[in-house]
Amino acid sequence: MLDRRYIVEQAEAVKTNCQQRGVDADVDRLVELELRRRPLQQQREELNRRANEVSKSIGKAKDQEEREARKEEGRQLREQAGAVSEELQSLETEIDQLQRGIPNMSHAEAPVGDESASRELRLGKTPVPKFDFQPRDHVELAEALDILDLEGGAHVAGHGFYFLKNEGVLLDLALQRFALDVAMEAGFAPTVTPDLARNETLHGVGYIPRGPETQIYSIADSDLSLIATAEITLGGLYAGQTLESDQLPLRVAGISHCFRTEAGAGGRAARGLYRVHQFTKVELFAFTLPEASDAMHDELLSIECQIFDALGVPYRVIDTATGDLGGPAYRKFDLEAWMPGRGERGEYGEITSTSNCTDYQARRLDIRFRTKGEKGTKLVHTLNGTAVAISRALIAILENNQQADGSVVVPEVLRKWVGRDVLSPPESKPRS
RNA sequence: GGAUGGGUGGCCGAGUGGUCUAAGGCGGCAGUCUUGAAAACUGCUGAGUCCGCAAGGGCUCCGGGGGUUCGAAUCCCUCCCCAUCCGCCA
Repeated sequence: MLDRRYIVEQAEAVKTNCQQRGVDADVDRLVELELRRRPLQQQREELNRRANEVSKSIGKAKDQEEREARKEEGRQLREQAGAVSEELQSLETEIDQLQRGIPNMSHAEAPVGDESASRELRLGKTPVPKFDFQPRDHVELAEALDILDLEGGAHVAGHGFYFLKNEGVLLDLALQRFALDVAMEAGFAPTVTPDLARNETLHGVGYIPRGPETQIYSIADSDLSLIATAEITLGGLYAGQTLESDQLPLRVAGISHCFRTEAGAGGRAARGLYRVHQFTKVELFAFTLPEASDAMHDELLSIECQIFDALGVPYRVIDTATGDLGGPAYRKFDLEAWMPGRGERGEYGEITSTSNCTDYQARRLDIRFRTKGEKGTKLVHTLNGTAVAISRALIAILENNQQADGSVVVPEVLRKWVGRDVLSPPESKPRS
């Protein structure tokens, strides 16, 4: 969330920002409540101060009579302080709710407007393939290759679940391993994170575990939820901590399963692996000094580009428009891969996303840093980015690397783990 | 899952109702001594937040939340976490 003082002092800028992001937030109301809250807080502190004084004097009281009189005085002061506290508490609750609804400020260069204003920054190294045949979509390809079983997934868990089979599994593991190698090379510490987290942690990172719009599966009779991304566990891991400035930047790569209800995705629910309830993802996460987050954001983006250039996937880089930014993001770059089987004649589809959340997440998670020789602490900046989300990467690889006979060329960097250069439909496989 | 013992500042650790303004140690910073360093000695050394131009002062914080009391690190309830033992188990 944003700093409360900042909201009060820069109310106009905050309002403009909300407008540009298409967020309906009552900034005026928040400012009004906050300005009402402050004097009350001072009032309570003054009452506490006097009560503390009285309490201390009781220990030193001369006689029983004086003791009793001071006790009564203390009782009354505490009672008054209690009453002020209650008023304060109800204001606090409302302010907090309003504050949570206000998105992060936006980067000066982020394009302003709705989704259509998003700007294409550049293209990846791999050109969009030209086929002299009618390209198939990934569902058709994968089922013919016998590497994906959507029906099986639906059979045991419902629509949106799937089995990966045979080389599909090898591709999955190869993608994880390849992305992890690139991340480690760039200094990211590899982790496998829990796939569940406390609801408190979800809130800290900015996810809402329950409610009609939620993307989150929650576990009945517990305060746990299935995570939608390792961003949740990686951010939560450092919640409440104060890091040393010379530890920063801190780079962590987390492998996890990701679970999404896709509630409200309704009609947009795409075919095959595009919008699924569970997938595996290697996520990059970084904690930086405030002045270093823009550079780290570029670094995350360049790692994503490096990965998909190496995989031979054609993509474009999108500088996401303000209206399409998630609440915590200050700026967001997406990689959209060319998917020849998507839509009528192929379409771009999002495969990675990297956000600079500045201090917005850190404030709620209370992740700070201290600099040697300086007093006090400051909030770190947090950033996240997709190294590889397996299901969508599979779509891009299968559809771009397909050949006329329905076979698929395995990206060179994955071959050592997949164990073959080309995947062919079983019918045309030579019998062994 | 059951039993027991724990959770205190950057770290270790004392503290079982009132100078806790949290002992002591380690670490860190500054100084003295020294050609320099080390050692020794001396002093300083938490965070958040509010008021204030500042100097300074207040409030809150001893795992989280709630309670008892004029007063809680200390007593009570509850949750979380850690350790050990038992049970179960890949």
